Amino acid sequence: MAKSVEKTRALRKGAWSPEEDKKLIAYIKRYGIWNWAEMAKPAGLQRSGKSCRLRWVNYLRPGIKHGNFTKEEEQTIIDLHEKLGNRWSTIASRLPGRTDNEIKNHWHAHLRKRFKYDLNALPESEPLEPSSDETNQNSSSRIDPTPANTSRPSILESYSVTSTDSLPSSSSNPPVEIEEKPNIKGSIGSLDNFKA
DNA sequence: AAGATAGTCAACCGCACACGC
DNA sequence: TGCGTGTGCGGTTGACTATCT
Repeated sequence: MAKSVEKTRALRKGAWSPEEDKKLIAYIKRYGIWNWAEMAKPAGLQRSGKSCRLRWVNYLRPGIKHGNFTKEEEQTIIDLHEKLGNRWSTIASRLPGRTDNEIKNHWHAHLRKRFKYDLNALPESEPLEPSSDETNQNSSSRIDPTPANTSRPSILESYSVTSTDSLPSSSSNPPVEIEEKPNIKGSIGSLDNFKA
């Protein structure tokens, strides 16, 4: 379905413009999140649903922190990575305001090096615990029946559905008025704390 | 000052899971 | 129960910036 929708349009790729951000924010604030694949069009965006979702989750969502990680956050990441491996979304759920993508990037850019360095400093009897990093990577993370994996907490769970939300002065009405959908997989949001 | 290299981060891709029919 | 579709996750890529030579 959505696939056909996306296929029939020439979809934009690459970096998001401020205008696109505004459109997505305005649309979600007004109508909530009901179907990523279908939302892009009425929102006036020539983007795939995935792209919209990613942009929202990683950048536009209220409460996202950007910028430097604190020592505490870094320590939390290191600790959790030691325990959980590359379960970035699970790690992110323990760090309010941080996204899995940001944590993943930070790990690869900063912490992994440091971590490796530290481990190299350990005596040889100390195993590197590759299971959490390398060996789990491809094979097990999705099959792993640990609670951390089975729960799959939704990032958007914290939002409640109030599609009656409206923009104070919505300058970008969608071309199609969407009728309220019953909650889709618990996503959507009142966006009460939304400050755009 | 200019080019080369390294580092960072936003975004894309492919896959697997959850869910509805 | 099986299938189709939407969503979410982790890995990877590519553009941009900073630093070095």
